Amino acid sequence: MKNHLVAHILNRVADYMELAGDEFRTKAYRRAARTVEFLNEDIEEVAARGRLQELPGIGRNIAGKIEEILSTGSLQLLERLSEEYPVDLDSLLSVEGVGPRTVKLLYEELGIKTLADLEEQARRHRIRRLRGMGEKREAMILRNIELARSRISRRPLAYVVPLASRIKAGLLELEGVQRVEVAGSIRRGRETVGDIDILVTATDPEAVMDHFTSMDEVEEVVVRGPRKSTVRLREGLDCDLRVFDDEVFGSALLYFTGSWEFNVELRRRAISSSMKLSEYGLFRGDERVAGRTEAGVLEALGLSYIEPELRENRGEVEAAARDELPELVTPLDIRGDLHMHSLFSDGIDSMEQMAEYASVLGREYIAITDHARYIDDPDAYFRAAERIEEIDVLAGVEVSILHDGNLEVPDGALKNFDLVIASIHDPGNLTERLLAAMDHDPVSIIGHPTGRVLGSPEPVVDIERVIEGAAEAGVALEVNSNPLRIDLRDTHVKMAVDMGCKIAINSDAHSRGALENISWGVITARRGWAEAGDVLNTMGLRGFMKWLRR
DNA sequence: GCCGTTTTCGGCCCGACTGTTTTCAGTCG
Repeated sequence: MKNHLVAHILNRVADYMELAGDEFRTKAYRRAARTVEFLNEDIEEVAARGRLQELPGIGRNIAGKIEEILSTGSLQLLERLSEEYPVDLDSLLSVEGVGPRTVKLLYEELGIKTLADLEEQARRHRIRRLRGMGEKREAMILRNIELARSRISRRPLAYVVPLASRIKAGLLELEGVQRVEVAGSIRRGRETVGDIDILVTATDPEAVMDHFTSMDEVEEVVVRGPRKSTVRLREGLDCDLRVFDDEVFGSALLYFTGSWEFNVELRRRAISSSMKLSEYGLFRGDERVAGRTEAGVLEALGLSYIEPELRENRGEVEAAARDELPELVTPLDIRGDLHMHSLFSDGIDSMEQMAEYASVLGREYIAITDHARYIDDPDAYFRAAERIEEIDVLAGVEVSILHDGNLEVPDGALKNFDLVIASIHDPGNLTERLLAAMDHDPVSIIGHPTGRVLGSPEPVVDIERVIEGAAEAGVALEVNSNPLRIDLRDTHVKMAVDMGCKIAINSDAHSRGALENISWGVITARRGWAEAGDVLNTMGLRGFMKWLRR
């Protein structure tokens, strides 16, 4: 599967086009790159069928480029461009305030190719002499080089949400503040977050800005205007705040929730019906036809309401136009939690404590699934599960998949457990091992299927084959809700849903508190277009037991 | 470079803020 390579090369071409100032070719290549990146099939197969030009944003020219990449592994155009501008684009562009036009200027005037070159020339005060530059920009570049070097780019959603909520709560306490909403990728539920976007309506914007720029959490004020400010937080990420009037809050929220590509698509739609969409509303001529609510704006564009988690321009706008959006699974649909650990293995709470808190969270039943190798006295394990009264408890097990595709415990012994989750806990040959595990009769769920951990290199798995195999074997794939796993991820959930493969949204909790993590899995499933019917643990216990025994 | 029931040519999302300008380009979201 070369989709990633193709997308990477097309994106790189776009970088150079942007540097050269060719705004529209830049857009064309970016769009094509995106199409390939999010394509739910192998680009090589599409090419083999001669169907490249049917993909959105790919015409005769780029189709040819893609074929060249597929057959040679590289692209002559890109080699030419990178010889023309032999600069370390990634590093230079990562400096806040330095864009492609500045990179071009820096290279042509001062021969700057790397971050180190940039730093040296800035220290020698050569930057300030360039056209359009000055002392302030030079100083800013110097400051932001440091930042670019130390910058952790994106953080797990679960780490950022509490911080955003704290800021929101502080704003809500201010007098004259009417509404506060966290927008951006947090509201869309993306697995990682780059910055925090907050929208406010208030009678006194100035007072809001005063508070915002002087909060305890603020390290530095980056930008401060009357209606828009940006601060750098002590935690190392930026937070944007915008103030709007109440009557345009819907269009503003829509706009600042994004994604960028989603917004472009909406504006395109507005234009095609002779309207104009901005954060200040949907206009026909000078008349504002909508803006107070998101639903109102979408309706005026001929679209049904699109949940924030879906707003990625991956087909949801077209589906909304046809009124064919899925009815997404919600946290309230979750009735059981099928993957958690207790003191019997590496959990830190007892079965009773886990059960008790699960019950507090409203679960109707749970499966305790301690690691097989820890359970040396199965009878004691079963008895402990049976003793619990306040909630139905299944005595399950999580069993590791070995390198030869066998399980660490013989099938015969697994048959005694109510539920068997098979998972991989060490690298190597993942696809074949997963497919082999599904053939073992007692296995009902594959746990954290790709084994990825956010921030570490992505393991190599042929996810399409895995999902296909699971659908065929009648085995469910887990959406592991551990905020550092989120595995399956959103696009994989979509693939599973499309292929009729059941998913199970589980906490994989190793402590009581971690049972709450299931909400991150629900968000991920929603981003994957999952309805309640696609999710195993939205069934009641009797329905679930029936599914197990089928 | 792509795309089309308003176009096969002429469009391509739009606004806030900053710094360096003396009317605007660049960057960001």
